[in-house]
Amino acid sequence: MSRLIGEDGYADGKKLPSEKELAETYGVSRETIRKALKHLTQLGRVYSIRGSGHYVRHWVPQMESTLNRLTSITELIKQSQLVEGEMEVHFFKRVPTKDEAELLQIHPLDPVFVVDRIRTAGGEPLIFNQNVLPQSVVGEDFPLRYEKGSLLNCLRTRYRIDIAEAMTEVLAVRAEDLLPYRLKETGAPLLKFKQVHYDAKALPIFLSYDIMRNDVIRFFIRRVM
Amino acid sequence: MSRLIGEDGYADGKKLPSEKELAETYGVSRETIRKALKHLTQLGRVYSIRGSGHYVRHWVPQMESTLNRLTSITELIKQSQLVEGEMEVHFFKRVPTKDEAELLQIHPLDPVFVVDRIRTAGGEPLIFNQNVLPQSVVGEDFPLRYEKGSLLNCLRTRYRIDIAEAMTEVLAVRAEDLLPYRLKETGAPLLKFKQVHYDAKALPIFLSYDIMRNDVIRFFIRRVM
DNA sequence: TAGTGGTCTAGACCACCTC
DNA sequence: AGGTGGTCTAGACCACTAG
Repeated sequence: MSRLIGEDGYADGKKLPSEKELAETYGVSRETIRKALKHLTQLGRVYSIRGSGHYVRHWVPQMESTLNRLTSITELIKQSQLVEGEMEVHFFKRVPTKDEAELLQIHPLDPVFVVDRIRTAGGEPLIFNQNVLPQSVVGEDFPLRYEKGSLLNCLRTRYRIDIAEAMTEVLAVRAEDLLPYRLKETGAPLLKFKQVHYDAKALPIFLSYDIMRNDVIRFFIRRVM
Repeated sequence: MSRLIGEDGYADGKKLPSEKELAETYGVSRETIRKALKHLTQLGRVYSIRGSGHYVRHWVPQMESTLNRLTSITELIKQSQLVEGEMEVHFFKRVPTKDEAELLQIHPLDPVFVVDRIRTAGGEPLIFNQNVLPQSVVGEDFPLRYEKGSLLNCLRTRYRIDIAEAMTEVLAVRAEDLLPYRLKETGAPLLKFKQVHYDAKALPIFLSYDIMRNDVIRFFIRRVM
């Protein structure tokens, strides 16, 4: 297994045993250990110095939402031990905008389903979320097959579509962005995400807009050279 | 070399030769090819399907600023073929805030240097940038050693400090954020970044706040499962 | 100089896709 | 059934760090 290591005892900022030692300890080859260490490095939990060794990072903001990995809103809220909910769900069908048709790689006249909703945590409005799904992907009966909660779950269980990655644009909220009153009345600072979600074959599946309260959720990105 | 492949002929959405074939073509081992392919996958240029093959992604927004990698503002502006400049540079020394001392892992009474500046592209104000550097890192003579333009360059050439990564927080601009008039008068939508920069040993080197015009620069993140 | 991480190799086995 | 990617191995050489 390439995922043996979970930093059992080494929870401080200290030096790890050498790759050779680790390989012997876990009874695997050095290359396998190297893959595991590389994985931890990419997660930001470990760093290495050539000729010297591997070290556990002193501190990493693991909390909050790390944008490097794709996580659903549902998961995000559950992590913070709050009860997830939604209000004011709207449903309709329209033709995509030119921009949307391009991003979703569909014909400008192919209709799309739009789901508007306000997602809540502990009863508080948290995110205004809008999903745009091509009818060519989810079929005409999408309103019947759609279920509350995580859209990613719904796609996986009902359509056998696995979202593998997303291209996310981070945007400042503009005056012309239309906002539901329930979110506006909070007076909270807001951030907007525009995301195209892809499956394992790199085909665009759906588009989402999220306008999120930045007083409740914080967003981090780990950027490497 | 683990970086042989640059998609020579395969510029469309097509299937790549198998790992075995690639290995023979380039005269290297299969594991080496696999490392190169994994790298391309992580860059989002290629995806793989087990039992089937590797494929070139149809389209990737390589343009604009990809937040997955750490790039300096200087580079960003140069990429867009504009002339980089700066105006209203201010310099001062103060004690860090509690939050700053924590992030920089310094004593709350250790002074920090602060450099305020407005960075311009083609003469237009683009970014209000504030850097916070501990005196314990850059020394008392920092004002003398500091040079215009890229701080990352300055640190590398004058201090032999290489920034290896950053932890970036994306923030909505709040009413209480103080903004230079030159940026405010543009009326542009604004985004704020708060970044802690680390060296190869994962030690925090400096902190930066950037308030950027989101009508000119767009920000993307590739998020994987 | 000894020990470390970085890179590469040739070979093996398995699970999966495609035919 | 044959080809593919995913995983792992045992061994090698090099460049760098540290004492």
